[in-house]
Amino acid sequence: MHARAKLTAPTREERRTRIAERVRSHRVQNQAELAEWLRSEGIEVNQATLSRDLRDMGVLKGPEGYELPQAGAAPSADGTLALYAAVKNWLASVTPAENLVVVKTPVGGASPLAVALDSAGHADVLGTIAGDDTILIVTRSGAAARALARELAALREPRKKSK
Amino acid sequence: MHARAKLTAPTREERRTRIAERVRSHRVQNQAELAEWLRSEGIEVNQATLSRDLRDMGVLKGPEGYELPQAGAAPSADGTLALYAAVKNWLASVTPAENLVVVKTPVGGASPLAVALDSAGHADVLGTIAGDDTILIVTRSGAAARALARELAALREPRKKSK
DNA sequence: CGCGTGCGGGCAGAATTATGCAGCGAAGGC
DNA sequence: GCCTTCGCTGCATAATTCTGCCCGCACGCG
Repeated sequence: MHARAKLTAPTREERRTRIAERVRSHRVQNQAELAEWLRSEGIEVNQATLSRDLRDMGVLKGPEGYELPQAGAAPSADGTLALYAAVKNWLASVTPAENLVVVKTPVGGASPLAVALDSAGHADVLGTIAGDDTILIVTRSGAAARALARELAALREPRKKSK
Repeated sequence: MHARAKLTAPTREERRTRIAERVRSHRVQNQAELAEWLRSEGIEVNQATLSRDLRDMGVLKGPEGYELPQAGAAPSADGTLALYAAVKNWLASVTPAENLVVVKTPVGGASPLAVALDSAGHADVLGTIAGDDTILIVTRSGAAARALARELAALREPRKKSK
């Protein structure tokens, strides 16, 4: 839980965000095709990395090509891992307020973290809204908001837990 | 093209039905695994055939293994109600929370849907805030939020109850 | 009947995706 | 500071999936 980069050029989460956008709006048949597009966007990655990105993002592949998982359909599993990574990478502070949780991140980190937050499919998280450096998480109740805030803060703590 | 699919006896459709059942209830990681199970069920097929079956069935593959397609790839849109079209195209889920309604959409779908929601001029909708994949609709009351949520959900599924 | 057409499915090789391993740079501990 | 730990990514290669080609069966026709 140390590690992570700051802005080593195109960051991982940034890259994944791009991938998500691309997959959502275009028909992507394979990783080579995706790699080619990313390259034209100034992001160079090899197929191995894409394979890992796609797996971590929980992206599905069907006859039509890649497909993003239904928002709110496929909970946890790998989404949890992605969230863990995103929290470590971007979370600056987290504060509960009524049934909301205000999360601060470095500028530019809000979107990627929000995506991970959504992917995690946490039951108490009804939805998120990301700005440039702030995320507003809407939960079912004030109690849920406080619990989630503690949870996220804990996730950032260096503590080896089996997973 | 006259001869229509005959029935090569106890196969194809039945095999595919079995495959669907298996995929729905078990975690199937690859085709070899599926072939092995089918064999134990008395159905012998090679991997190539499974590849074709899965493709034709529209089965998706993700980090968790194979997955049946969600019954809901509404293609159409219609020119009458912009909101109806927007909902069909972008709405992923909708949940009321206090006097708010949290609407989830695929990444990038929030804005267009929010615009449609505003245009609809619903009396209970005080305003909307759209992020990348979430819209926060503010309503006058919790009751109004719940009613709106039901309304939107219904709009998405006029009458379908599949899977 | 013998022939042409179409579908399903096997085989083997091509194409695509997944993964073990190693190197690099960053963050902490001392 | 110097060393250790840890995450991220490329490379090479294994694993998995897709496809072209071909055969065999059933059917409808001449």
